[in-house]
Amino acid sequence: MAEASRDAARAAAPVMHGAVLDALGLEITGGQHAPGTALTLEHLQQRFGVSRTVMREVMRILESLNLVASRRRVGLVVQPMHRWRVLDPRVIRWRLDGPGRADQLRTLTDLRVAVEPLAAAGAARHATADVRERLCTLATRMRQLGEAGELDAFLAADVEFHALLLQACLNEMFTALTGVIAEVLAGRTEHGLMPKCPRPVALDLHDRVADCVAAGDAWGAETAMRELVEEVRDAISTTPEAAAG
Amino acid sequence: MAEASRDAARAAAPVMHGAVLDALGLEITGGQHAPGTALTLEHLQQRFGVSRTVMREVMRILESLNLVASRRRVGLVVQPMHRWRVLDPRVIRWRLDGPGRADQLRTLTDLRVAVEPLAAAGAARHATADVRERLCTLATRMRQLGEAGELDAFLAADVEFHALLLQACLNEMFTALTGVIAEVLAGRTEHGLMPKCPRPVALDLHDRVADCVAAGDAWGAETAMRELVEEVRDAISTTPEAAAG
DNA sequence: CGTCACACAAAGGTGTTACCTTTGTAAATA
DNA sequence: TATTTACAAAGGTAACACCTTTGTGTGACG
Repeated sequence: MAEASRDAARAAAPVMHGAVLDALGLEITGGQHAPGTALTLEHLQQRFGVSRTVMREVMRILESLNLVASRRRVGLVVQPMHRWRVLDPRVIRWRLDGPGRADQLRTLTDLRVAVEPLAAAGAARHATADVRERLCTLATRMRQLGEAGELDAFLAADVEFHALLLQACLNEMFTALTGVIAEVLAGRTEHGLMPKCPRPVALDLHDRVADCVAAGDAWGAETAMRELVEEVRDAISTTPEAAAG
Repeated sequence: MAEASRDAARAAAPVMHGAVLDALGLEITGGQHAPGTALTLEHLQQRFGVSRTVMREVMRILESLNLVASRRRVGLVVQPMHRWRVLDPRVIRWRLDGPGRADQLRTLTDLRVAVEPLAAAGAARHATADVRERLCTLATRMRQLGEAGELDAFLAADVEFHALLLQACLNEMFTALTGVIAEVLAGRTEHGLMPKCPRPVALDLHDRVADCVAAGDAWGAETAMRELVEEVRDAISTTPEAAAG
């Protein structure tokens, strides 16, 4: 039964359950199943053309993300949004890929406003010489690329810049947000929430952050980063598309 | 074989895999298996006296937390710490229960410093009348309990206070940290990282936060909360036990 | 004799199936 | 309305066949 979809799944992912997991995760976070809805393993395993074992493993992961709760005699009950592990990278990716991406980008940007200034301060205190130098390099590179309008390369440099700070601050909780923030940066370019050409203010602020970190000026780095990221937040919240979401 | 441990596991948890998961999670986050070590399903299922299916489901969850990576012909390879999903509540709980709790408390407190001020600001903007009132009530209650030296009740009020702020700010990313922060608060009392009697400064600051939120003064709430949580951080980092960890 | 390449075999995760147990839920009954 | 009963669906076990990976052994070539 369902040979076609089985083969498709196998081809798509070396591990079959990965494909099923993504599909279901997208559906649930996308709101295609109202909270309280009960799915059954039986039904799902037929739908995806996989065995019970595979379906159960997928279910366990979904359960561990609090997207569903497994109840005997009932099935997998879709949980309300407020129970989801919204900080998990997979949940974030699914939500960024589904409807409500604008919303997701806003809440994540608020998280950035909270975290990145302190990460910058931490980096100013703890970063190695290599990192300090690299940050300055990246900042000037971003200016060049930004002014040249090379958005892709700009994005790459931007991601590296912020990732570097999150790793250099020596707090693993902050570092754990690296991937998330990378996706936010990528996501907002993709969805046209960025001006065609980065604002000069943003470029200046990246420079300031890099300089302060290089100089070991924690407070300066924190302040500059706060301005930077608040600028981003304001830019997003005044963009029509975001406002509409 | 291993009848005893099987029955123990069954008795402990209605779902058997929960017990196994906790045990293994504690071991790995506790550093009992060096990164790169390969465990095998075969071995583990014998050790815990569970079937292969159950062991595989546990493994999938561990894998989804990036505590292990499953490789054919090799087994479950324990991942280095920097790959772990350190923001996941379970990982946090395991690490708080294992060695390195002091470390964990410090990194989490830094996270609090980042997040809670903005949560307070958000609450000042968005909280309902009920919440504003409740916060004031809690603040005065904390003063009474703190001065009376009733640490348990104080802790409960403290947890509710901070949880309320994280929920009222209407950013689900912040709200998702509620449980984590509750455990941090509980953890630091348990591990003697708190003075016998809460400092008056802290009590004053809770009051100030509540008042500012009640008044809709976002900036005031943010500042007060920042002072509060920085005070906590400094208190922890100067405590001998924490410094030793 | 030493080294490199290729072939083969074993180990262990991946996926499937069948079957039994346990337990909520809901329907039927008193 | 309260209680029993039946059943559906998850929880758990067992036994397979299969596919990848990897280590090792053998042979060819230098």
